[in-house]
Amino acid sequence: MATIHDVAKASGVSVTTVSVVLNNAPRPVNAETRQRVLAAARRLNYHPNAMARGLVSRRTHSLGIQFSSVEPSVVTNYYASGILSGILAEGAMRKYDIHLFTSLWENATVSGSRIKAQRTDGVLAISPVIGSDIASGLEQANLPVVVVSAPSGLPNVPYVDVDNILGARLAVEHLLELGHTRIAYLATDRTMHSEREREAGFLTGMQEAGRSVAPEFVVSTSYVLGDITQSLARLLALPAPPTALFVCNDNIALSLLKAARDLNVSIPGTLSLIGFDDTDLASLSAPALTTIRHPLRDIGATAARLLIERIEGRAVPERHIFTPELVVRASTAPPPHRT
Amino acid sequence: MATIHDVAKASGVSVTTVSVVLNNAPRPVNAETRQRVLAAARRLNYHPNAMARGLVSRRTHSLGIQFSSVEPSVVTNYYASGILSGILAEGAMRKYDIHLFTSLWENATVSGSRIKAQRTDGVLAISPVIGSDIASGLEQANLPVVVVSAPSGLPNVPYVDVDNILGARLAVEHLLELGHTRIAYLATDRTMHSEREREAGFLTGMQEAGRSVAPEFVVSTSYVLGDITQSLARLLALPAPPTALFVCNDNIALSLLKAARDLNVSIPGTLSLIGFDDTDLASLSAPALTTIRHPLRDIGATAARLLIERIEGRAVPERHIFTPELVVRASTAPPPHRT
DNA sequence: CCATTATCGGTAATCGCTTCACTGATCTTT
DNA sequence: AAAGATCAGTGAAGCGATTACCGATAATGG
Repeated sequence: MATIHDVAKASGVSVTTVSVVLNNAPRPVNAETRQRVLAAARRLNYHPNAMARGLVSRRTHSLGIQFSSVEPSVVTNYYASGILSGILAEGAMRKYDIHLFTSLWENATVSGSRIKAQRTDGVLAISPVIGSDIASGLEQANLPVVVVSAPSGLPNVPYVDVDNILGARLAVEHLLELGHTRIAYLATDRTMHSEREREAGFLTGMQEAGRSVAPEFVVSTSYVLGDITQSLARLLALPAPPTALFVCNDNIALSLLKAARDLNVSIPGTLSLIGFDDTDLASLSAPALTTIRHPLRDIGATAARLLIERIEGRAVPERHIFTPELVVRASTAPPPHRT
Repeated sequence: MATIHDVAKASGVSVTTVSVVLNNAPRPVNAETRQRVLAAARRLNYHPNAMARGLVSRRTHSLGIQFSSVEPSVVTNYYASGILSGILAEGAMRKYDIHLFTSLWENATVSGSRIKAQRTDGVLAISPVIGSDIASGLEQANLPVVVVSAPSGLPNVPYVDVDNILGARLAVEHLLELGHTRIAYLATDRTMHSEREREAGFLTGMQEAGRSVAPEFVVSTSYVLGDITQSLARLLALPAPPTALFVCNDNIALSLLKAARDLNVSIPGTLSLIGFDDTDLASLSAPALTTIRHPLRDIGATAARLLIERIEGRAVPERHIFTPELVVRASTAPPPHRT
């Protein structure tokens, strides 16, 4: 592998000049010299060593991604996929690479080391669980940080998210407008900030409309189809079963569609169903899923952009909250007539 | 940020000793000295600088990922998700981070530089398009490379894939066994190696069973629902329409399910449908999709493992080909009776 | 009792690059 | 014509680690 010294020797100048030419440093260089250096670099197939460069310039041109402490499989679900896709697109545009820390975040002392090794210019904390010290842990390392899908809790750490509360209210409003009164909510992993907000949005939405929610109408389930089927069966076995169901995310809503088929429950005939996220597959299911749009790619791209702005020393807003949108498809309808 | 010198000073030893202690180097160190060093490192919140370490040791403990030159969105579809998930899991286990090169591969001269910057210990080339010089381009940089989802074309570059030809034949056999004779194939992007193999597998499978395939029974479509619907409509408008359809991947098959509903075509009543990949959603669709299992996570994990083995100087097999499996669900059935 | 060896530790070179401080020319300006 | 300015380029000091090489002491054996 050729080094900068080889290029200097080959073009008859000092390493300083080579460095200046290759980095387009703001400093006069004779046009002919420049060409000689460039030619030599090409001829020797020279590529500056990223480690050496990073060591002295303290810049790596790469963005770290730290996932939260949830199972690794969740890392590559549709959620993480969407976020990552946006980050990659933005990174490509601004010439930053993406560095994924494979170990999950535990706490600042244990997990800090890899990040503090200065391997990246900044870190994106993806959907930290509630109570995580990731934002403060990274901030104390004096590294620019942007949090995705949760408030950072720190004034100088920006975060990007969708307005989950508003989204949940849009869902509730839609169901109320259709004439539903007995509306249930299906939750899952409550360690996620977004899910808590959605549940809260559902509850306050109902409350503001003057509707009370029976405690047995708020149930929690896992991602396993069997559990989902059971939750549905239990809800429908209630003396006064719900006529509509708001599910915390599309993944579970899609599974619930399957569960409903298995239980011979007609959707939206006997039960209206609304999800959250607007996954690619929401439009392909049978019936197509009514849901709330969650702009994952935009969120990822914005987070990356804010992080890069911070890295490059520009001021950035404290947060960027996207507005969700109701997407009406075929899984919601007016409630069935009383029998 | 504390450096190794600070730790040395704080514990009253030389930097050598600090380095030896921290790296558990094979060299005797007094137990008490060791403790002093460790304590000082902890107290100063010291973390070795990855750049400095990488510069001298020529090891970064990270795996590069180079995507092929397809649209970035494809980078984070279910395919890339699955592969990435496996890579991450393996990386986590073996303490390697993952570095995503955001720029897509163009050719060895243009795209080589980022990789040759020695930022990673090796590179995984994900699904290079046919004719890509990525394997040779990386190999010439003298970096360990493993190719995913395509043959590397180079004897010393291992690759990992599923047996697409066998998979396609399993699909054909299944349909033939059900009694179908008029079987069509729906292809898409033919620049991908896997899709070419699947098409070839379909064709030879049919041929070996003594069935001829009419040219209009092999059609190509895009990922856009409209195009898929049109392709389906055209196939069914044929004088002797197919009774079964083998689709090159589940994504398109799932869209096709939707298209069939829109066109009022019963699946599997009038048309049997079989996909390829066994996406998470294949089991949730209505009807549940019969398909061929493509072990993406295993492929990703194996590719990462092979790369790490190579990096660490161990011998690895030239390739690792996974065997696909037929997963029978509800989208295939015997052909309808003649009318 | 001296040579040998095991143990414990230090000095300094090195990795490949950026950048500060500086030197000569050549060109303006008063 | 002397004094700045500007232009083009060099030398050397790091950046923060690893590691080859060497030194000193204590234990061991013939």
